[in-house]
Amino acid sequence: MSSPAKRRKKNDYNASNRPVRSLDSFFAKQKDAANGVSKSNEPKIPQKITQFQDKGSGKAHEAAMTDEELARKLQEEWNNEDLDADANNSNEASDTRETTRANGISEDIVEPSLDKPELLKTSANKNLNDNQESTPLKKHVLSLQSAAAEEDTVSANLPFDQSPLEFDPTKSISDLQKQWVSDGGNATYALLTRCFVLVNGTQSRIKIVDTLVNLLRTIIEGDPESLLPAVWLATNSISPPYIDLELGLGGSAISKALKKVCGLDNTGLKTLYNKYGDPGDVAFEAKKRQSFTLRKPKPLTIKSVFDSLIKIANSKGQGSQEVKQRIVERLVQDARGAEESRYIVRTLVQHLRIGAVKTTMLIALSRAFLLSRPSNATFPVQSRESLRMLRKESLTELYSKNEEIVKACFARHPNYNDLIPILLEIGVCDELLLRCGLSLHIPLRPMLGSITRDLGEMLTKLQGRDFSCEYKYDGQRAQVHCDDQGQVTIFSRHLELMTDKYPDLVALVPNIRGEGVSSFILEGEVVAIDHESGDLKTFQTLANRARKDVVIGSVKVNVCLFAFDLMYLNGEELLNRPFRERRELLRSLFVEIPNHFTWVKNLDATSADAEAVLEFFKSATAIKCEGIMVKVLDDLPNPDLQADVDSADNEQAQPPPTPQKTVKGAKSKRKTKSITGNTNEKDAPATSSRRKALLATYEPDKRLDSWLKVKKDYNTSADTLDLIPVAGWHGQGRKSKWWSPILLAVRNAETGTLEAVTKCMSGFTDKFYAANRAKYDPDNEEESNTLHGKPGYVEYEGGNPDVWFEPQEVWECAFADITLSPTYTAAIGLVSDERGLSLRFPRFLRVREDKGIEEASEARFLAGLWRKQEAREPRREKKVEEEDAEQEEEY
DNA sequence: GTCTTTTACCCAC
DNA sequence: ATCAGACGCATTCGG
DNA sequence: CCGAATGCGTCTGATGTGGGTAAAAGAC
Repeated sequence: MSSPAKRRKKNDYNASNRPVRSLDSFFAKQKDAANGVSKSNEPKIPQKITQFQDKGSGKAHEAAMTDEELARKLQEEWNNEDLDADANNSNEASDTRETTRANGISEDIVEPSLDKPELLKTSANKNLNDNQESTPLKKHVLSLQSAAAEEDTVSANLPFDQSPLEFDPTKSISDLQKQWVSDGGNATYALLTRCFVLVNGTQSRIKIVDTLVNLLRTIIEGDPESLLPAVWLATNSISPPYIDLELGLGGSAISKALKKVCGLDNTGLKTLYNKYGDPGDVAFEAKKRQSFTLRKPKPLTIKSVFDSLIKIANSKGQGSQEVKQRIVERLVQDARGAEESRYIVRTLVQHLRIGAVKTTMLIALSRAFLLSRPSNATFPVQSRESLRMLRKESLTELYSKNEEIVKACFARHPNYNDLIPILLEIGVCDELLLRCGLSLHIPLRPMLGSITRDLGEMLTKLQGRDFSCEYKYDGQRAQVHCDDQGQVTIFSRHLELMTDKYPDLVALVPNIRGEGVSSFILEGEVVAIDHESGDLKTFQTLANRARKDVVIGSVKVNVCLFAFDLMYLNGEELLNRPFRERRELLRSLFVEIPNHFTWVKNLDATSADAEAVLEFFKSATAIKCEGIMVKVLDDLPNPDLQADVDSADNEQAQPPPTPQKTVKGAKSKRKTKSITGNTNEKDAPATSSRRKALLATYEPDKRLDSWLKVKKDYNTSADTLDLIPVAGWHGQGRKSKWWSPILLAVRNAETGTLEAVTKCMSGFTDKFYAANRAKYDPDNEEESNTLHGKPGYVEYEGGNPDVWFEPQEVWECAFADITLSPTYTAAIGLVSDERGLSLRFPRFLRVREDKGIEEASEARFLAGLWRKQEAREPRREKKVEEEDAEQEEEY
């Protein structure tokens, strides 16, 4: 065994901005089974008896338990029940609980419009009555059987997965409440589930929003206290990222729970997971096949599920895994019906996959509060009818105004804990921005730059405006808050709290305040640096810093903060000031501390300065920056006046001054076409006349063309590698029908082997995936192009791919950097004896039809690229050392 | 029991 | 970080 | 003049690399 395979993932943000975690560990135990190591009598008897209608997937032996075993099992279960009751601080007696809950069940699950609610209800009640007098064990058995019977009936007659009820828009909210909020007054998890099902079943964004609005309205009017947990659950986040509340739960806990609760064995689990690529779907299938269960499910409410998550997040220390496991299993058991199981599991892995996350939720919130308010609130709401009366334009305008308010609040104060209570109190109004806006020590969501292929595209996007170019250092983005007391808080790009990671910066930051500066929020890039020489270090070096319990004395990787923006100063928001002004304040009121704090290197230019910009870009890459950021400096003086002037000139700034595009209804028929004929540039279409004006303001949480990210590897002229696909894995989620990711290798001419260099999942079209899956098809007897097991000539120890390809084609791939790898062996021995090389940000470009595998890139070539990359002198970025013959950028 | 190794999570890009 | 797909909207095109 | 086609912006989801860290599992 050599290098342990590492796994992780990250995604850009979802609602919480918390990237989605990898589920590779879903199969942690799989390997054991495959190797025959499985501790065969470990999982065994699930806590409930299961039967599978499907042959193959289930385990017959479990259904064949003897009565004795069953009794023992049940006793065990019974004991567990007590334990759990204690653990839950529940003082209800179990049987009482079950009684009340049972009523809840039929209420929740039965829809008025469905056929046999009454019948079900009575049958449930009858069973409960039967339970009344019995010995504990017997009573338990009976109750279990009753639950089983009920579940059986339910899944036979009222499956969640078939024709879930619509949120009928003609129904009043109070009708919906009756349907969805149980007698106890708490919104049920079934309500959420139903909403997820509806949302998941549509591709229409409009319908998704409508469904969410109905959900939110129901909760707002029926059970406002559940609104916050509901929003948390629906957006996969139990807290804002900067509050340390992690589930610490991944695929492995889920797969264990599924095995135990649903009686799946490794094979069944693996089969299902390979097929669906989503643990929730596995749970769904497993539950669907289960004809009955012994354990009485305890109906889930939004709050109870949320409380369970909190409990999971809060359990730490030795034995915590087991505690978490128990809660997870309990939740999975308590899920009634297949759909609820699916979404409970997806909730647990914090990956709902319903096509609605942050933005959609914010939109839905803004609309829900237009129509609904909690009973104790007094803000005005409108009726559906009054909205229907509105002209289309006015409605759009009303919607978009409210959306903008809510989005703006969340961008400045991304914390549902604060936003939701205020919304419940005052609804969506201008005051919301005051009550829930930018504050010190609360991060705002960063403004982002849109990626830009090359300088030509850059100039086009800039529409002729004056701009500033800045080095894009390869480090970590940091948002630094400092109050007048000198207390400092540092946030990462994804708003994680980084204060503890950078005690050196915390000590430094109060000292960068110049005359008259007390409190501020600024943004910059933290880069590893040699404090003596000022040489910039690589990103990999920075990543080596410890993260927790860092004390200043023990810091081994020194850093420098390169500031580039200022959003808040002495109690005043600067977001609406143009960039030139913010930058001026940043540069004049703060003091440089060489090699500790400074500003990003910059060059101001106009579209006439293409050459200087190119030089600047080159100088940036020469000191190992990723490229440059380009930012619009000024707002348009008076956008309205410009309107008529420049539609003739594509390069010119554009008219629409109003951020709300909706206002355009009036006369904006404008001179759409005009003289576009004169344009010879392909990328300046006639449509440019309706482009939005570039903003020089700081627009939190937006990715606009007023900030452009130009990186060296975006360009087609960057180095690429011609790699050979050698293996693949079953994809997850929407890619579950294909191989993804795919393992790529370089050729080693000396040894004749293929050395794995990276996995790749980006850059493939769905069409390509489909063709690829058909080409490498292990089930195709005649022409499968796959191998049984790893061929000896492939070097890869990082895991067990689901399929090995017969090497036969060459793919051209792009990447940002070459990294020294702990897992991959490509070019090992050529640059390092212990480590091979791999790629940062690999992506597929195209098939090299013209190349055979014997023409694929060689390990030696890769090593050569690595040396070239390392050869770029890390130079001081100011006070250039004199030896620079190579380039000369700014003065 | 204590120390070391491995795993599975978290986070940066 | 990366990229592709899907939707919605506005404008343009085809008949 | 209206429906279909097209272009653009926005949102969503699937998963790449390296490395740190807490807790579990293994070694003695």
